[in-house]
Amino acid sequence: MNKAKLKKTLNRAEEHCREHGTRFTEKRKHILQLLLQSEVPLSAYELATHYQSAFGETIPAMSVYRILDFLMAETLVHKLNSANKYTACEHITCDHQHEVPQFLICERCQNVKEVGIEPSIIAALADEIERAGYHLTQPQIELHCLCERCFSAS
Amino acid sequence: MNKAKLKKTLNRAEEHCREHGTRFTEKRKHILQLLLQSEVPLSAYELATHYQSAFGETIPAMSVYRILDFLMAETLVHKLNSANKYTACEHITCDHQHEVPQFLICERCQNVKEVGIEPSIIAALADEIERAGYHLTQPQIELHCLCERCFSAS
DNA sequence: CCATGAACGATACGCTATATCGTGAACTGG
DNA sequence: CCAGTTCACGATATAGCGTATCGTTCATGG
Repeated sequence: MNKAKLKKTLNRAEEHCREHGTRFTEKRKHILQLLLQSEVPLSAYELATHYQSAFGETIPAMSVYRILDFLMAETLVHKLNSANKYTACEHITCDHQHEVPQFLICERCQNVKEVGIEPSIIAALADEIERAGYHLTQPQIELHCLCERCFSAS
Repeated sequence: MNKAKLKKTLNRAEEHCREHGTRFTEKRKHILQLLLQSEVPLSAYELATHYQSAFGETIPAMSVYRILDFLMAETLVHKLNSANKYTACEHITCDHQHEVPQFLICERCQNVKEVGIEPSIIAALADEIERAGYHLTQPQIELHCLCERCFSAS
């Protein structure tokens, strides 16, 4: 992510927090920035290490977890359950309402793409689930794929 | 799972391994049995504990992991990535080819239902993924739901 | 300016998983 | 039937992920 886009996104995140009456502290900003700048999702401990490199001060893993919890509650960050890693929401600067988050995770390079799933497909899926006697609560889908580049290279 | 069904399933699993030229050892059989008898998915360490209770002998966690790897390779067991737990395949005694495994996980009671997803939905999903420039490799989907009972109770 | 609550630091601990080396049992070819 | 190889399993160490708890600091509003 280039510098201009980064700044714009961070500003949007700050605005988002102000609207929600929550604090977008320096540390929270830094963690979000690291995730925005990373090509791949990062674990909490990786973030702590990167934090040290990027900002010259150490941060306890505990704090990282707390900050991630905060950022997730604000839907600025998503957790990839299948990898135990975290990724910045790709729709921070979008105005539209958040759809069902669906993640395409490249098995080789770990690159992640967050896509909006076609509502009709979700509806069909929900229908199948209802017929199985279940009720969808957190419709986050994580799919393991190969990205175009890794697919071509193989 | 009742006793007759359990026995039938274990026999089918043994047959499956014989056909594949792999060994269905006593320990592997025991681990599979524990998963078949459990209402909820179990972690490797939980399996080690249950093993002790059920069969009166201890088993190292390492062995459990190796056995789980084996059972997964034989598609007798699936791993739920979002929970880091393991569950017996519900289609061991089915004759039909395995479809895309899709799991409905009850958030409250942890009960898991393995359903076969409608091929047309999968196709539509795959199509969306292709358009995003990705190529699906392991189309396992885990969805967090409430089962009928927990839904009614809330 | 002080009281309150939120954010953060520090420490400890538990669970999940892999790496590595060694041992013993089971299959296989002669 | 025996020797050699492969496979299953044991034992130990270690890394990574995450939560619990308690104490301290800091921002904010009355």
